[in-house]
Amino acid sequence: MVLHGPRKMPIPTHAPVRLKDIARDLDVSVMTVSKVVRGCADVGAETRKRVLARIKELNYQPNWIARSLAGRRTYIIGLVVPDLMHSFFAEVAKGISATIRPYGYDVVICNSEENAGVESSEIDRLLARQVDGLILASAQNPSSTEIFERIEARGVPYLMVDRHFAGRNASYVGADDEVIGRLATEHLIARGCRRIAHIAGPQITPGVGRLKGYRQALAAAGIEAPDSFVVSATDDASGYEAALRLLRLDPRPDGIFGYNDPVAAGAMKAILEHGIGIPAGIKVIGAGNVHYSDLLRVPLSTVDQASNAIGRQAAEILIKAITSKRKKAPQTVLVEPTLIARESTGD
Amino acid sequence: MVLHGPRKMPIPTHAPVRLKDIARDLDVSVMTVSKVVRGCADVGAETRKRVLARIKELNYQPNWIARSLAGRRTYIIGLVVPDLMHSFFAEVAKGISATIRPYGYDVVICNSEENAGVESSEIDRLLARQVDGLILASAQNPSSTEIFERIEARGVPYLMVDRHFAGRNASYVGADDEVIGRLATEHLIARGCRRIAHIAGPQITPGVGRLKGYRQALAAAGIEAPDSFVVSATDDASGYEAALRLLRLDPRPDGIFGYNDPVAAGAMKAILEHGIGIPAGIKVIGAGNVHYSDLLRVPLSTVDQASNAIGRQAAEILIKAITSKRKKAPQTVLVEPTLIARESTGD
DNA sequence: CTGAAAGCGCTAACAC
DNA sequence: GTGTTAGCGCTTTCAG
Repeated sequence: MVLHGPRKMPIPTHAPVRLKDIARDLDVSVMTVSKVVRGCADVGAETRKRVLARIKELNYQPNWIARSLAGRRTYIIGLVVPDLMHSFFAEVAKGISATIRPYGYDVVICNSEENAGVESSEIDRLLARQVDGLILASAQNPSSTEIFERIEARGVPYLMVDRHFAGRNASYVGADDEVIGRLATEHLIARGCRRIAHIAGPQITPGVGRLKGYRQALAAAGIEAPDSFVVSATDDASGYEAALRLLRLDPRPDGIFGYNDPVAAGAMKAILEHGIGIPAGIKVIGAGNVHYSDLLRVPLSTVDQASNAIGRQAAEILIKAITSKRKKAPQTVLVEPTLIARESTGD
Repeated sequence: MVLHGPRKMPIPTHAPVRLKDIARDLDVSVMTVSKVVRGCADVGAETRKRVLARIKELNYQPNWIARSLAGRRTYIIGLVVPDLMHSFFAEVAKGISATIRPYGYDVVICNSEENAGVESSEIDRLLARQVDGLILASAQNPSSTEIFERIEARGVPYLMVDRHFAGRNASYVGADDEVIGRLATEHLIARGCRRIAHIAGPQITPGVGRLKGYRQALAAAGIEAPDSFVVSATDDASGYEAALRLLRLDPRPDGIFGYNDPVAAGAMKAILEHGIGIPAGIKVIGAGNVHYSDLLRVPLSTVDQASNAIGRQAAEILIKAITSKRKKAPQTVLVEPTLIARESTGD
């Protein structure tokens, strides 16, 4: 007498197989199948074998949406970056996703376009999707804490990368920007530069820290730099413009430290177009070690900021925060940068 | 008599607000609130106003997991690319996510590391997460159709970008690679090159198409090229090596068309290191117009492949496939490339 | 070791 | 206009 349908079901082609289907086929309860799927120990060896066989046969895939709803964990973490096109963030993203994958997590990446409003709404979406954690390279104004409060109200663990927000009750992973500024500037000094300019970045922690490091290194060496030696830019185009301004100065700088590689590359373009040699006339150094720095007109010296390591560490910390019951105190991890000397600061 | 709890609930700090909470507070049914949230018309103006007010007050955010389970739509589309670090894919990703966002969709990006096995398992994960659609720049072996069959068995709409798979029953959006090959080669010919080499890409459709275009252009111009003039590479490092091989040839090429910009940039590095001038000694052109091409040792001529447009169109087509009931025939969209002449092919 | 009961938070389909 | 009834596919809890 057939109570539960045939034992051998055909391989389905459209509607996904459910636990229920397997349970029915095998005359066991849904619970038992569920336990096998999740690898619980309390299932008889024989039963487990039969279930496993049928699972393979039907190519059963758990429905993560249902699992998430019932289990109140989505195994998704959200990442918000200002610009995926910037290789630094692409690399951080790669480091994060490679690290969390083995834990069963996936990452949803959002672009804020360097806009605080867009960022907030992205975060809200991510929260609505019930992400288990959040990693942010935030474009918020340092003084606005509203969105962070919203995250905290939801009790979702989050962590900042690249940009530090003072006072936020969240961990931070980033490069040691002061060290970057110091390494770069000291290198220029060691190469004989005495009139060292800096193309500073935006008023976010990396920009501020690198500028600070630049000043520290100059002070330590007893070198003075006029205010006009510090200009600012954010990308290759504005780096080009900024360099133009520096070139009009008298005396002209003999060394330029660019906030990041694109800025430095843009500056090099301007310098070369003015018929000034690099490194003969002006030496240039950047930061970030983007992968194409070696292919530029003049291979660009730079300070590597271990983007991938930043991603990996951030992911590691967040996973820990998610899986541990009691919340630990927020921590700050500064990844050590390393100098990479190339032709642009050669002799 | 208090049957339903206090009318004024405190603003909750941890457990997210649910439809149920709002319904209870306002003494209406969950359905009514749900309808208001989704903007259904059949709700009284007065009721709607009260609901809306309470929603704002409590900062209610719909739980998308629950919504997805009940509604059988996740509003998530999956994207699998071989390498996010490659700016082409980053740009495609950006185009896709910008396009689908207004429709309420988010994108989950996965990296296949150019590995078919990794790709398959990523796709399975995405399927398990019940994505509504899939966009693939696939690293599968052209002859293996297994993973595509699995997608089709699930009835999930999918679409290929960048790499075309013959015989697959899916739409395709990509650059017109033959035209890219032709434009680049014709440009070198127009600049006076007669011994034109090609650093070909891998055996996937873009590589194959560009090589074909290269051959077409040469044939059309009545120019012969020995077999040794076609070498292959995949990135800047191997492009450098490939160029080294070309430089040992006699007669030596006077023009080189690189499969993509990184390859061409690597080739330029090799050429310059050999003391040969660009464009005086050898002219070089790439493809892809990566954003730093203009900053290279010699600004690189290239063929732009409209990466962003590829992403946008792909997204557009997929959304249509998802939202339309009856499935339309798969279509092929070839985005027109455009030549960008810079110094590397100058006079 | 196995399973029944009770949801997770929401929406579809239909009554009132 | 509004509310009821039934789930979506899974997990949690706890009884057998």
